[in-house]
Amino acid sequence: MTPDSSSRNTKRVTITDVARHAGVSTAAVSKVMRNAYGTSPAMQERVRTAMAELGYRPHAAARGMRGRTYTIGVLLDNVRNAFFADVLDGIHEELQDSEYTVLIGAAGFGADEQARTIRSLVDRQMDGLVLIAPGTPRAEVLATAQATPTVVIGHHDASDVHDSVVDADDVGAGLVVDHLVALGHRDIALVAAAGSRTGRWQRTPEIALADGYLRAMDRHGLAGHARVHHAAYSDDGGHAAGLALLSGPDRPTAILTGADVAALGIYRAADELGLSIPADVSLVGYNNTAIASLAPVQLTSVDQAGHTMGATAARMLIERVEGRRDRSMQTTMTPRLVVRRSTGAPHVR
Amino acid sequence: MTPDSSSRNTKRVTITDVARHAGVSTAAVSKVMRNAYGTSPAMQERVRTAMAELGYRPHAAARGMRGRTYTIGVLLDNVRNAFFADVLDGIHEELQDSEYTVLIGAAGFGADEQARTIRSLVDRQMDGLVLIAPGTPRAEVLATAQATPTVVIGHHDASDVHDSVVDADDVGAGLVVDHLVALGHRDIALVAAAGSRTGRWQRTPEIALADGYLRAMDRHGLAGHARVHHAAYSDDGGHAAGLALLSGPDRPTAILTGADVAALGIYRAADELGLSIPADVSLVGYNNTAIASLAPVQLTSVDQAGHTMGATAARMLIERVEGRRDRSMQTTMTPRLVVRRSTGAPHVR
DNA sequence: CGGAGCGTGTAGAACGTTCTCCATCCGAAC
DNA sequence: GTTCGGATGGAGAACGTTCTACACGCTCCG
Repeated sequence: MTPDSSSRNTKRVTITDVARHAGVSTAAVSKVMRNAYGTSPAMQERVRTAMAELGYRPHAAARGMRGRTYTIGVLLDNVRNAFFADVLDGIHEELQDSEYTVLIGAAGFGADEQARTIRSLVDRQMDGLVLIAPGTPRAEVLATAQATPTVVIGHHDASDVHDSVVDADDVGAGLVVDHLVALGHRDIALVAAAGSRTGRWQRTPEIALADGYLRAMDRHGLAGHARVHHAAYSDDGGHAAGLALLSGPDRPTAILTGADVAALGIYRAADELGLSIPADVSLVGYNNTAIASLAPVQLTSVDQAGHTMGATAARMLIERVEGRRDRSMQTTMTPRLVVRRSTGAPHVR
Repeated sequence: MTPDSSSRNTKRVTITDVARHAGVSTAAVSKVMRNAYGTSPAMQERVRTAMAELGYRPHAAARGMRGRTYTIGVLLDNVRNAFFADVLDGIHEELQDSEYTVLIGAAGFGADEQARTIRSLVDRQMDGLVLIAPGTPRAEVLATAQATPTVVIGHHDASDVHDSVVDADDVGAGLVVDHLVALGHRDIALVAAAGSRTGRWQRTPEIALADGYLRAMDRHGLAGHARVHHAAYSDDGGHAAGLALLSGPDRPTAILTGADVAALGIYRAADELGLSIPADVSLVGYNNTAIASLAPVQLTSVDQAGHTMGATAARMLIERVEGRRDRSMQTTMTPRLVVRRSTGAPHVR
């Protein structure tokens, strides 16, 4: 009797209502919406005003049953990595004036969790997917891409079934090593993600990075000084790596990391050990996120143009979704070194 | 003729396939899935194995046409605010083992954009919505909540149509003022968001914060020293506010802000003006995000328990979605002050 | 022995779109 | 004045679920 929660029954305006109001068939309304062939300007006009007058909004689920949902799904592992925010901004900007909506699935670092999230996105009939450095096995991503247009950001492994947008991580690592060597460093360590070999990805960002690092060290005749330490790209991951590297007897004079977040964890570790940056240790991040430029931080980092990567990925994806391109493509961005106050000449011991 | 993109036709396993495989009707399968009344254990068993054998996954769009989509939509203005990440973590954790999926709509700061995003979420048949400090007019939120279960985080305005989770921002402001006064400060400024009065929200977080600040200043007999400066909760917003406040002749000895992000902007401004923190100016953030505790930052901040807020919101929302509660409720969390190195006794000039 | 009542399962109509035909109209060409 | 063909609009069948209504068989009770 009371007007309780059963009052959640505000009937939606449907295509049928619009059709009736405009005095045409539902098929006609549908055609106008999708601006398909076979509609006169006069009818379009009538239908459009009817839609406006009734405040019609298409029902995405119903659309999903037959056609598109006009929704793009983005998978990322964690929201805290500011680099992803840059990528997202790029995606949003590109899709701003289109009729597509972006929905984000934040999955965490676990491969299972990520796989579940990808499946969720597919089940919800996303028209296209952007996967940012997915941790799921490659086979699974390929299977998904088979059914839904997909752009993979980060992994260098190309495929004829999905598009890719990557940063030339190996080049980036080279830039950093060159910079540090020029400052006089020889003992340069790399802290990078472990990179799940199990997933059968041959060239994840961290593998490319390590590769570039090792090649650069070699080029400078410092192959003997090279060492790679694995850590998760998070504050805690960096902290643990920092403690391990900096508390040993042969501590490096410079550390290069694969992510700014991790660099900040190392910063914290250094602080706890009474070491100051860059006096005792030089530190270089990757991604050039907003935190890197923050006043108290001033982290030397490698800029990856996350914004552009996101925008590019979105553009590529829409081309595929709308069937304007039928073969896969890869885009590689060139990184740039941004020198700030966290690097300097090594202390003479 | 070539196996091109038309090979995107991997037929989905549908409920009909499962039904046939198990030798029952589709209605039966549907019942088992929703574990509705009227299914024998024997049949459940058969259906479940059939689903497993065929690798069946329900089609969310189809579900959305009649029943639920098992999807929760979260609206936030920007991904960069680490406080939101905490909230998201809480939501995720709470929903971890349920069959609900969380999808995030990142809308930006504009009211229009946010309204559009909310509509997108509704059109995609989300079962429930979590709106984090929405900038859309209150009326619009109420209308949405009328049709879809909704939890609003942040705004103190209660409503009988949606649930709320808030932080006692006024209390938090009081804690900070008390702390600063105890250190010897008298000239304490507040930097907070403008708070769109147009939206008809009576008590946004920033209004509550300003309120608590003014009352606390008054309590200490410092009403004459109180001043509120408006700024967007972003790095740039804080930077601008910082420059304005700190370059004037009567610069405050302490600044309290409504968000850590903004505090970091002020930090940058101070740095540019050659002022050091806390020697020249004490600085206090709000949210106690991960950045606040970062080694080079060490920002005194107010902890808002974002994680708990998120988890609580999710729990409340699911109760509503599943119809286990039919009246609205509000939850208020008590903030806690976390003192770090960005506050100290004022310099005697 | 004739229901009533319960437990179990099914038929089939929604739900709001898209999209493939098909019907009609109109003008031009023969 | 017939035929052809293009342009325009509509009928109606999908799409994969949910859920109401009902059918069937059993047991229990009077």
